[in-house]
Amino acid sequence: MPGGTIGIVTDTQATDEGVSHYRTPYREYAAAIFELAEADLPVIQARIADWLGVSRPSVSEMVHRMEADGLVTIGDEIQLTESGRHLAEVVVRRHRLAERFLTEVLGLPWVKVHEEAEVWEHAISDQVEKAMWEKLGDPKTCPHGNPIPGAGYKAPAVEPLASVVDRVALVERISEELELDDEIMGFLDDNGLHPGARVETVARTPDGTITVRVNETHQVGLGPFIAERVYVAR
Amino acid sequence: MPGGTIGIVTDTQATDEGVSHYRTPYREYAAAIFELAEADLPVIQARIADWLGVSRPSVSEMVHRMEADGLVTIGDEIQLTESGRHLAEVVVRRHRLAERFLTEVLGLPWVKVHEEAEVWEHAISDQVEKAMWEKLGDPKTCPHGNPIPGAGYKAPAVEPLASVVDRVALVERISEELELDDEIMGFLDDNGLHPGARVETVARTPDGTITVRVNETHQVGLGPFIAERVYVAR
DNA sequence: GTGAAGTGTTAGGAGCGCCTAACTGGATGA
DNA sequence: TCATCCAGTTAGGCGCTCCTAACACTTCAC
Repeated sequence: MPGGTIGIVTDTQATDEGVSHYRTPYREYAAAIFELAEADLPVIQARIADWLGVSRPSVSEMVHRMEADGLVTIGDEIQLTESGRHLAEVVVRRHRLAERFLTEVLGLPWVKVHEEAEVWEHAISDQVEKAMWEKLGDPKTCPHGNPIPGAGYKAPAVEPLASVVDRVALVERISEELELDDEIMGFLDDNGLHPGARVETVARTPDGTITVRVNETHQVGLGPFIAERVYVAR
Repeated sequence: MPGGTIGIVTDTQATDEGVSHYRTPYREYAAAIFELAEADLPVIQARIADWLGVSRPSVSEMVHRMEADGLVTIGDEIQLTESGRHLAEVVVRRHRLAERFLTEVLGLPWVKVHEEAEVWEHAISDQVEKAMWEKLGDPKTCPHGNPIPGAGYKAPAVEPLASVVDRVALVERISEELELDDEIMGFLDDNGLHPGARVETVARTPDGTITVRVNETHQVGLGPFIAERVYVAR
């Protein structure tokens, strides 16, 4: 009597913004496309497959279904339509809002919240989003420094730490691509490399490894993979 | 790269207590069986089907799969095994904890949180559960008065409001079966019928309808369906 | 005792999201 | 030029959860 339909997926997301009827995988794909574009990576099927960890045929099938449903257009690159973009922004907004909520209200470490937010982004309803928004007092970015869509935050121009030369710079954001790697995030945390940290490059080797001085306290080496994915204000 | 497998269902629940590998439907069925028993209803397939809003063949198939996986035994009644009970308690605990969190921390109305919690119960991880527990300061019941499994709350003996005669009684809890009905919950809220309210039966008709005086302020009639599902301390 | 109601099962099937294997076709580079 | 690599597609298939239709069995009421 209390239940209603179980529904493998539909029940998994709460009602919201005329967006509730989209199944979880659609939401994940939309968010992936949004984030690839945001990260300035080519928005092609192969990249989506990598990003989501699924096979290329799965992506092919899914983006064609999404095209039929008016969420994307398929050309040289995959592009979100207006409704696709709306869906993606809802999902990404709730993801980043959840991250902030989890750190600020529930006290979870900022390096761990990404994984939790992967689930929360689908569990948050309109009502809950509104309540979180109020509780947090209009947050502008997630704990990794990525702007919350719809918060009206104008992110400063940034460049990867890898290309900074001879100046002190402020860490603006940590790329989404690093967030899921516990070891990397632990390393960044241990070394004070979070948004707001002051960094200065003090050395670089030919293979792209750099040594940075953090918060005027200590020096640490960063490989190119990380150095390319930590952004500082230009 | 950041994603990992999407997974229709598995990703939908966070890692936790050696229980994360159970799919959402298993969790729903386990919780349903737990709640039926708690509500003193016969734990048979037909009741599970009603409770969850699915067909009887679906229930038959599923409980046999759960039996094969060691979660239940099938006899005259369906019974949870030890691991089935553990799973059910985790889910129900998180559901009720979420309800309390949603009302106390996020300020949602108590009559609305049940539906949200249906989703949250699958989104809450070990870590988050622990954090909520601390934030709430060891809550004992959900906002509807149902005990949170594992909180060590010894619920007082109760009886349905329907059978109270000639005395003032304190509302202890609102049955799960009423929680999903917005109209009924709105009605209860409007009339001050929440846990802790003082009620006295002032009249009853042969068809089971009763009239109660609430908090010494006003009188209101309750049909048998509701009167049987609002419990007061005996 | 017989019909009605309720319970559980079997059979067959649908939708969804995923997979591998095998292909086509374009771009790159020796 | 030809091989190699990468991207995308097609074909076929799997697992999960749900469904309806039909049937068997029990219980209950009259």
